Order: sequence, then structure tokens, then C-alpha cells
Amino acid sequence: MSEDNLKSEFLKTISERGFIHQCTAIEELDTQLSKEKISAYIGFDCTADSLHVGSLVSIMLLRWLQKFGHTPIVLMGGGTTKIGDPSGKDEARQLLSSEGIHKNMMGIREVFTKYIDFTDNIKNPGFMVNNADWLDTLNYIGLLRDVGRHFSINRMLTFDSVKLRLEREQNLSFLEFNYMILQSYDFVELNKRFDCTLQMGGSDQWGNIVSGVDLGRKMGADQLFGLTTPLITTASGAKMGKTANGAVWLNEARLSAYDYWQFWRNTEDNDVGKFLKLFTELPMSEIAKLESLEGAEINEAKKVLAFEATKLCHGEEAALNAQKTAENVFEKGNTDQDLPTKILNKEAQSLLDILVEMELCKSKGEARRLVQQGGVKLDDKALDDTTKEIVSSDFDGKETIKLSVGKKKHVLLKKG
RNA sequence: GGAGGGGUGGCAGAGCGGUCAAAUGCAGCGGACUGUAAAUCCGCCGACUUCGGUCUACGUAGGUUCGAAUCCUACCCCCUCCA
Repeated sequence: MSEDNLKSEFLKTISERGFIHQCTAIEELDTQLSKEKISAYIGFDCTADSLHVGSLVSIMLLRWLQKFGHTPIVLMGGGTTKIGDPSGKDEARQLLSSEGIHKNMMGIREVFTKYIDFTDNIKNPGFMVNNADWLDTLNYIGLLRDVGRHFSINRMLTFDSVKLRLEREQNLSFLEFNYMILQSYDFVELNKRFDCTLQMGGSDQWGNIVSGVDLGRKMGADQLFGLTTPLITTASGAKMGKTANGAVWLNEARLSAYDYWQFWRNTEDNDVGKFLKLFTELPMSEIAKLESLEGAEINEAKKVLAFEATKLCHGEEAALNAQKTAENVFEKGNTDQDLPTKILNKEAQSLLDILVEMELCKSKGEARRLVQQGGVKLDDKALDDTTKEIVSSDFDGKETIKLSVGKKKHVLLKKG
């Protein structure tokens, strides 16, 4: 079970970069991986039309897999999303319609094309499959006889996903109880169809994955393997992936490249090394150097992290732009054309309205409070008048002025 | 089917006729200190407001009362035990 003397390049790399939490039969898997190229998959829910950084560990894992010549399979949970995974959830999720699921799948696909090569130009192109393709047409009796008989209720009750619900006195519907069976079946089906022998996923998926491995053995599939990634938390213990504005999405429409860059730039000191290993492809030697920076110097490492992570997600150009904008705004205190801009068409426009409209505040009450507390600045001068209107004299002859909330949220105002 | 317990703000969890826009903790936001970090301290944290107030909220719908998150009735949902 040791991770120290791995032979395969893939496992060696992901191990030293901190991707491995648990793994079944790691030695056999290592042997297989060093002998031949395999196919491996990770399943993704279609509960939203984009993915956020919470899934980024999995995405990077598939990327590494492809880099080492193996074939990454992205399994879209078009079928299982209709069920809802109870793992890690206190309450049953709302069920989604087929149309909603389809729309979400399209959005997620877009995110993946940035990390995985799906084109035929290489010998191991990745591909996406939708488990609705086989789950939708399953026959109940058939499933029970072929698959259901291999599952022990006694055993299922011991899995965390189920146990927690029971212990916390939260309802667990039969529908959700079946999720594990379907996910296990997915694995066997993927093995049959594409010779897929490895399922990866987050540590919360361990139970589901192990079930799949078991089911494979019982149903006479090839030997299957499972590998999970650790749950990534920040050094202060919070689940990573939240910012002022909510989840950190991976598509531009949901979160701009600039905000994405900012998210990484604001990493806690103690996380920089960990994040560089997981979310960039920089060589380990370079990461070690960056990691050893101390005090204010570690900000340089954070910039590298932000640039590399943004480059992967939004491209090099967007990453450079974000970096330049940030330098202008934070280090030089200037304004920058790349900030979100609001064009003022009216002679005088209420400050509170602008704050809400530009999503700097959720309500006018909040905006008012913010002004009273000195959190709103116009060209770095704090405002204290809640009835203020922006008029042309505020521009002081300039084309644009900068409106800020707190230290990190900035917006440009422009005369219309 | 029977008996009991319960549904309160993003979450957890008090309140059990007026002093309740609802204690406390967590999360979040602003300020101070800094390095766009962490920790710490201070302030805020339903909506609207001409800052006097107004409105909407304690599962849903009615009722009692001058007054209800708090009492009554019905319904919905959840939990536990029994069958």
C-alpha cells in the first residue's frame, strides 16, 4: 500500500503532487499503469451549467492522466442526476428535468474542453459519455436480478453516505438509496464498453467507487481499481471555493477571468504550496522554490499560482490581462480599462442604485450601510453621503472614475 | 394504521401571548492593523425609506385576542416508537 516506490509515471506524479487520498490495490494498479495505457473515468453531476473549483482537483487529475498517455473518460451523470447523490448532503436535492440536465451538460462540456483534449489529433483523445445512455432504458426486474442481488443492504447501511443520514435523522429516500447501485453499475458498464478499469473521484465518492469495484468482481468484469482525491480545504479549515460573490465558477460567463485570477491571488499563505502542486503544472522543483518564500515575498508565489491557474482555465492572454489589471489596480492604485464598466447616461445618477446595479451590493439597504461605514470609495476617497448622486463634476475632467467597495471590489464609471 | 416529538433568518439553535426583525454561535460584509495572507480588535448583517417610519417574515391556510413565532383548528412535511 505504500506510495513511496511507485513505478508508473502517472501515479508517481499525482502522488507527489498530493492527489491521492485512498486507492484500492495500489500496487496492482501501479503495475498495470506501467505496463499499458488504460482508460479511467470520473463522473460529474449535471446539477449546474458549469463546474466550480471544487471539481478542479478531479479535472486536473484527468488532465494528468491524459498527459501520461492514458485515456480520460468524462462521465456525465445525465442518468444519475435524476436520482441525486446522497453523499455529503443533508437533504435530498431537487430533482432536475431532462431539459435542465441537458442544458447543464452542454455547459460542463465547454469547461472540459479547456482541460482535456477531445480532438482526434492525438492517440488518446478524451471523450465524454452520458450514463443516461444505458441507465434510462434499464429494466427494473432485470436490474434487480443482475445487479441488485450483488448488493447487501447490511453493507450499504454502513456506508457513510447512508449512515450519516440515518444518524442525523434526515430522511433518505429509496430513490437516493439506489444511487450507489447505479454508480456501481456505471463502472461495470464503462468497463464493458470501453475497457475502463479505473474510477477516480473525490474522497466523498469512496463508498460508491468501492462498490463499483466490488460489483465488477462479482459480475465477472476485469479487475477494477478506485482512487480518490482528498477533500481540499484551506489552511483555516474551510472548504475551498467560496468568494465574496459565491462559488468560483470555471466558465467566463459565470465568473470573469479577472475574478478567477483574484481568487487564486487571495490564497492563504499556508495553502500556496499545496495549490501550486494541485492546480498548476509547474515542475516540482520550481514549486519547492516558490514555496520557500516567506513573509511578503510569498505574494510572488501567489501571483505565479494565479497566473498558471488562470492560464489553464481561460488561456494565457486572459491570464496576462488579469494580472496586468490587478497590478494597475492594487500596486499602482490606478484605474484600469479591464475593470467592469458602467456607462452613465443620465446627468445625475444615484450612488446607491449604481452600487446595486453593478452587483457590488445586494440591496440598497446594504449599500447605504456600506457608505455609512466608510466602505465605499470614489477614486480612493471615502464617501459618507448616502444620498449622493454621481454628476459630471465628480469626473473632474477625467474620462472615467473608479468606484470601490472595500479593498478588492472595483468598478469603473464612464460618462455616457 | 396507532402513540409521541418536531418544522424559526445562509446554517446550527434559543424564544413559547406584548419589551421580537426574533438571543447565541458559525458563515458573510465593512473598518483598523498588514503583504490584495492569516490571526486579532471594532462595527454591521430582512426589504424599502423623505431616517420620522413603512412593509414582508418564525411549514401552509384559517381562527381567538386590543395584540400571536408564541394559544386554537385543519392541512402538508419530517423524526421516533408500536403494529
